Amino acid sequence: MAPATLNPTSRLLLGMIQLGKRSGYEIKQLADISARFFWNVSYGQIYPELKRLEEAGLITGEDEAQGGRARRVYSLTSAGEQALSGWLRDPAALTYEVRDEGMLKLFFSDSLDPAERERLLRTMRARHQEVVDRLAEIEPDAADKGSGPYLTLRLGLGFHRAMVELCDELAAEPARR
Amino acid sequence: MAPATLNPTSRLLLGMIQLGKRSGYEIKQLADISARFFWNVSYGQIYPELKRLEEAGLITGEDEAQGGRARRVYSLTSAGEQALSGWLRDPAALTYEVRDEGMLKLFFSDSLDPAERERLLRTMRARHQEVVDRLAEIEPDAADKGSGPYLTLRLGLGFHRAMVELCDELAAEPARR
DNA sequence: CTTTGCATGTAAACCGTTACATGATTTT
DNA sequence: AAAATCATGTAACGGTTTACATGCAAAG
Repeated sequence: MAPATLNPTSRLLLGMIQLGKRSGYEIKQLADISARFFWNVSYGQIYPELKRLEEAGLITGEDEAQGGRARRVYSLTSAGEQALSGWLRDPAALTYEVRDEGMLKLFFSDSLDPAERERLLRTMRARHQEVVDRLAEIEPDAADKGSGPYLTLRLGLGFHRAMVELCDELAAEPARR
Repeated sequence: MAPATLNPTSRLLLGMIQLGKRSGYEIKQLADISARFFWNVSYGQIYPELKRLEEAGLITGEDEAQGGRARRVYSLTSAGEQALSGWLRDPAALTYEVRDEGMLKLFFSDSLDPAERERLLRTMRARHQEVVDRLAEIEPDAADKGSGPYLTLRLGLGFHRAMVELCDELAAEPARR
């Protein structure tokens, strides 16, 4: 059986499951607090993809209902471990996609007056500051969760702090010709 | 006629056309050199979307064939100008999406050995350095193209330089427990 | 004369969000 | 008793990439 190509979401799923048995719900929670700033997922992808991964033999699910509340937790099969490991070690180019509407507006901002442009820069600044605040909040716990999560947190914090500074810098400069 | 909601791609298209009459091909070139690091587009979106925008009355196209080579350039109608201006001034939350496979791998890198993790950090560093090099190359011309493009270039340069530094910093740190 | 660049377009496949639907348990 | 949280799922829609298809013009 040829190893099914992992789509982007399934890589996140396999990784999250490797971090410990997980339900779709838990994966979503964990992704939202610690990975959302570089990778987003929605339930609409998670549940169908978990099914597909199980059918493909990369994960196995166990029903673990608590009382009348349904709950299904997954763990990696050895094929799943292999698939994850193969992806992690794959030297192929890393995809990198950004869609930043603030930057797009700034790019076209020559038709705005200076005050409107400054407002835009302040909005962008605020958004990055929010991420900084959220990440700074979870930083104390992050060290326990393994160095991978900790490294990404450090990068995220550094990046968004740099953006905050840059926005301040540009907003402070006098209007350019 | 209710103003048709602009989808993400059409906003880029309208903005690019405002910068001067443009063909689909030119828009793609300009986007690739100056906006790709915060917004990507493909021909598969550009040509169909230009048609839709023309049908919606936001742009008008003129055939401007050169010899036997087809070419169609577009300009904004007043409805198009209004739509663009409305979006630029719209205070609604700015969408911001990132999908960074390097960060995702780093997040799950606890199952890699230190050398493999370092290699990953170096790969990420190289990718950001490439963007810095490309942007630094076009910086001299950028000032002429309006302050919008110049501001985004400054932000991009600052951001990717910060990421290069951060990758160096983290790679230099001794392996964490 | 062959490769690179200019120029436009379509179709299929894939990916992803959003809105909807349902119901149990825990907290206030 | 109500609200928040746990928990799973589907359907419709929309957006995007990729691969394909075509042909002219300029440069090497």
